[in-house]
Amino acid sequence: MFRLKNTLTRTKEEFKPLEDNLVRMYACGPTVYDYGHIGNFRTFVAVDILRRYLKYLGYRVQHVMNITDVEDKIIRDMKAAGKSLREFTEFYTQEFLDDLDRLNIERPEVIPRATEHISEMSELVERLQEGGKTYASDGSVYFSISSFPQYGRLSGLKLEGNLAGARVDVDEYDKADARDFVLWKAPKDPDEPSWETEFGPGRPGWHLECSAMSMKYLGESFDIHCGGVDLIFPHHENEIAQSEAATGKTFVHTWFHVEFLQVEGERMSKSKGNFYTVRDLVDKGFSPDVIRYLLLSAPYNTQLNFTIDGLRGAASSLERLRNLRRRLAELAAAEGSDSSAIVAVKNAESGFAAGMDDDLNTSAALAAIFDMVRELNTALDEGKVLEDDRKAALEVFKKIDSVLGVLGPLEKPMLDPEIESLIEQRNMARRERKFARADEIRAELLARGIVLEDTPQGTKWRRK
RNA sequence: GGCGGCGUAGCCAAGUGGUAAGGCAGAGGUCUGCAAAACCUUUAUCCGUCGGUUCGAUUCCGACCGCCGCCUCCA
Repeated sequence: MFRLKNTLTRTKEEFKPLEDNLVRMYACGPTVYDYGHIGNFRTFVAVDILRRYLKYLGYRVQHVMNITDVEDKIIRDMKAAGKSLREFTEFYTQEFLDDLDRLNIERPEVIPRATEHISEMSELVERLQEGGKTYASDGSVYFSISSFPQYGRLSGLKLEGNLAGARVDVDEYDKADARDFVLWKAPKDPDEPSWETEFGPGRPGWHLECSAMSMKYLGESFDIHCGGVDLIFPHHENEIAQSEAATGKTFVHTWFHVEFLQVEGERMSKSKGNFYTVRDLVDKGFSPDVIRYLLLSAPYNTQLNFTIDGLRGAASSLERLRNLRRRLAELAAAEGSDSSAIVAVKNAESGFAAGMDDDLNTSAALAAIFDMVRELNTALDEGKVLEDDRKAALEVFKKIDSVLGVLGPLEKPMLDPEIESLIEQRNMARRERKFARADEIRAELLARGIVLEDTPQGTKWRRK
């Protein structure tokens, strides 16, 4: 039984899709005005784990993630860059999608852009207008919180007294109530990107696009809405208000929020110099697999401390998993099965699922896998892994990696005549007990990133 | 000020009302010509501090200390 924490109820609930076997989920995507950073990708990796585990469980998944390609910071930076909106956002959109690919994050089924859904958004505003949930001021359209009594349920914030206080209205727009939020923004400058609508020229407020696009692609009620914890308020609170005020239906069943990460024990920020993009880390020599492993190694709902040491550790952990997988793949096993091996494999599979079933507890799931790693390595040392065990173990690796997505394809035994020849020379030297020469060859290969292992089955090599 | 979360070995971290998973790093060992890989042993008499409830608490309650987040754009 898959249990998932729902921010709305603050409890782990048994997950059941609204519609038989289909899970409809939405994830708040990036605002494309800069490269994504490692904190962003923690969220997207977590959402990816969720979607992959749903598929592991046999559900069909319809997953939508928006691209916010019109917004205040975008306008600010595109002007500074002297580029058109489209030109500016297309660049960072592409970079974002590339990072997704590098981190082996599956592409959502639909990746809609805000600027391509202006009509859906204006229709939603009209619907709210007809219901008397809005008011206009200075050419902008606002949502009236007083028309939605349930406001604040998701975040648990009591806004009545609070927001009326000091920190109100950073916005230059006039609002009737400090808690109200803008649906449609009138242009401040004539050269701002703007679209014509029934209620005048302007651009969408931030919250509007997610409501309009999620409902377009997933329906007025859907299963899971994902995002970072910082989006709980006000973004998701406002999405609920405008969506439910328009439809009268429950907008989302389960709200899934991913915790922030820290970097080297501190909040990540550009001023602290601990602000990493994926490309930064790749430049430091860490592969995207390793980054992904570290990001998913702690449960999504805890504040993970992301460190460079942690990346090194993640690299070692990952190598250990791959070593076992390769060892199994290369094994020429006798027919049959050995009980200790097969029990280890079965326990890993059930332990993995048990961990994941418990609100995607990846730490517990990984622990189950590492138990198997130890047991199978021992069994291999003792020659107790037979053909059926070998196949079952490789199958389990494949299954868990369909969720974790860190192991990559099984590397084929590589053939390289030059390396083979050097290994043969080294083995000849070893037979003649000319170890100095043998070690020289080994060091030479290591310098080229080739690691040698002398095993009872002969000398094996792999790339480091 | 309001609300929420966290504090477990050198590091990352799971977890439970009955006495501490897993990973990384370190040390010792087995194997090896030496390595590598792998395995074994070892590293928290104790889970921020102080009280309380309980036969028993790291796990529940309270206070305190420290850290983080939200309350404003933010993954």
